[in-house]
Amino acid sequence: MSGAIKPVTSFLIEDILSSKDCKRVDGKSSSPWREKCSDWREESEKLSTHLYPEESTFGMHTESPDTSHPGSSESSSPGKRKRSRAAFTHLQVIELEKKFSHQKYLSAPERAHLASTLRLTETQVKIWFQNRRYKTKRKQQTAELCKDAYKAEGLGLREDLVRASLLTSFCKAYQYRPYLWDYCGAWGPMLW
DNA sequence: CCTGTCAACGTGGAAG
DNA sequence: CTTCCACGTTGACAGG
Repeated sequence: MSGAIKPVTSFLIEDILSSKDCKRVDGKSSSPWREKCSDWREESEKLSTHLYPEESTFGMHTESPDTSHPGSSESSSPGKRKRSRAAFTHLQVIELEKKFSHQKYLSAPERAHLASTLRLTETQVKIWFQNRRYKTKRKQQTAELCKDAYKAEGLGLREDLVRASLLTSFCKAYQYRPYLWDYCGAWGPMLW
């Protein structure tokens, strides 16, 4: 990635804490969850000095242009809250990738351990692995399709027909196009 | 603006 | 019932 990766910020936790329906990822409200939120906020702040002393922005509200996050003005739009998206630090991503490279699935204890060493929540680790698996799968599928395209070309099939059928496949497989360009090579510009 | 990326979220199904 | 998963979508954000 080209942009500077910003760390997970505590406003995220604040956001959850202040949310009226403090929900878990699986949709259930619970007070233990709320308690955990406080723990995570504390941990985030500890981590800021522990792991990333050079990143003075950690745990601060620098990232969000959303000036209406909790603390500043709760009242602005009671119905819809802005969703905040954490950006994991370079180090966190590296460690997650490292783990993923030799383990696609984590057991609960493993997840808990990884989460605590990276100072992330277990949910964040879980979601990261889910997303990562899905991303890998999509990449593979795209790669397959592109391979087929080259094969078809090698067989002397009419280029426009191949392109048309490929386009249909792509459109079926993806409603949007991330990761496509990585693997389409010369076909990319032709297809799109 | 537009587009790509990605964490977070929603849904539905399987397993225990 | 709970937890986890795959899959698809949403929304914040950054860069062109």
